[in-house]
Amino acid sequence: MAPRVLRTPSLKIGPEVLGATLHILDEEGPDGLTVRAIAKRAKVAPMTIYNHFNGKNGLLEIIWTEGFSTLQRALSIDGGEPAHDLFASALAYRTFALEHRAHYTVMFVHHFEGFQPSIEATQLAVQTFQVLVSHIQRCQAVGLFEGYSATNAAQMIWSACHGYVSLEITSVNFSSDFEGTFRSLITGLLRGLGPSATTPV
Amino acid sequence: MAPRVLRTPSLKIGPEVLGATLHILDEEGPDGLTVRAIAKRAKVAPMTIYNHFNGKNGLLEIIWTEGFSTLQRALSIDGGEPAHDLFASALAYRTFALEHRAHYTVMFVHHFEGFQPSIEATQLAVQTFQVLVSHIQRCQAVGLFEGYSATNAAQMIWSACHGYVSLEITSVNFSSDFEGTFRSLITGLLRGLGPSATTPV
DNA sequence: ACTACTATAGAACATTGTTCCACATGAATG
DNA sequence: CATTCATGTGGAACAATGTTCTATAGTAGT
Repeated sequence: MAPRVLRTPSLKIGPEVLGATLHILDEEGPDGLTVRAIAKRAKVAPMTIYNHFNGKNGLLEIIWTEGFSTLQRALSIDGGEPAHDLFASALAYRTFALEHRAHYTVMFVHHFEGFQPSIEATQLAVQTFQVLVSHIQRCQAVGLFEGYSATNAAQMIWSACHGYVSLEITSVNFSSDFEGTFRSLITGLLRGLGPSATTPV
Repeated sequence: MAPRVLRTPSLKIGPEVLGATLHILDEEGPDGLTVRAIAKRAKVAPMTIYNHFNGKNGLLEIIWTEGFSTLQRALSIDGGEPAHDLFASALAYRTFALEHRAHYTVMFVHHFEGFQPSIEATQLAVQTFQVLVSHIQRCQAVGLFEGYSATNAAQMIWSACHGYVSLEITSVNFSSDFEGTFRSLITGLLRGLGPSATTPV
């Protein structure tokens, strides 16, 4: 006698599948992320991933979008002193990466074959970068980062954050104190880009 | 009548296959790098790649090793003033990446499924990092970078270089002047890490 | 209770890395 | 020069991948 086959209620499918995707990314890394593995983990038929999402790429796009939304919120710090907010944003960038490894992997670390974020998703990423630019502009309004275009300065700071964090997240960090060295990096860079004696934070 | 099948002379196979691999990486990116594509381009049977190298991973390992050897040489600048040499090394890092995109991709940018460099290959990478550490130590001997461990300082500088270059190489650079912004980044960072008024280069 | 969705299993296809095979080529040996 | 032997060749074959199609059957709304 054929065993009774239960269907997963439609409303639960979305969270179930997304959760499985993130779990697999966290536990097995990008290589373990196959459609069949996701389906199995979510207790769902592989086809469902094509019905509900747009296949594997659809899932990745959702994670990308979720990730940039969260990151954008995390970077939008407006507590008071511009230089302090900028520094806090840099720390928040690293915190986001460590707390959302799966998202960060999809957004920045791993290239998934055949996955290209849509135009809207790409614009969301650009918006996130603009948050950094705004921080710089607020700093410039109080005399910091003179002589640099805000975009160029933002690119520098982002490069430092991204470089450090992506090396840390892929276990290529020889430093003795991961967080301390990151703070030193950001502090040093901000000091070096600012006027002679500026010491943010 | 069967067409006469020509064999590639053994001695030419190595360079031919490696050249094809680099060409494909440059022109089609990592996704286009399939064993069959390499074989076709090198006018060689797919099997040859398993006889001469250790399959696709063997090829990648050769490129990795070649890459780190070249990079290590490029970073080993010992012209005179320590701070100047360190700055020149940072510029050389970027130049290496731009001039050897395929190598840099294998070394730092793209994760190839199933490829893990051997222990010796990994040690070569560590050696390369040590070149940076040596630069820092020479700088510290003349009073720069006080208060930082050489390893931590090297990690910071490498992070900045890697972050900027990997973003540039993947076309995620909003800066108006790619080289100029990179120079600003390094100059700024070195200034910020050094004593108050140090201006390398 | 009946009908319209839609989730399911399973087969199927192309592409991937990889292995196995029989055969033919080219270089070294006698 | 003739023979031998290592090795490059083409082709089939395997498992795993993303993806599509089909017929079936469970679920939800009327």
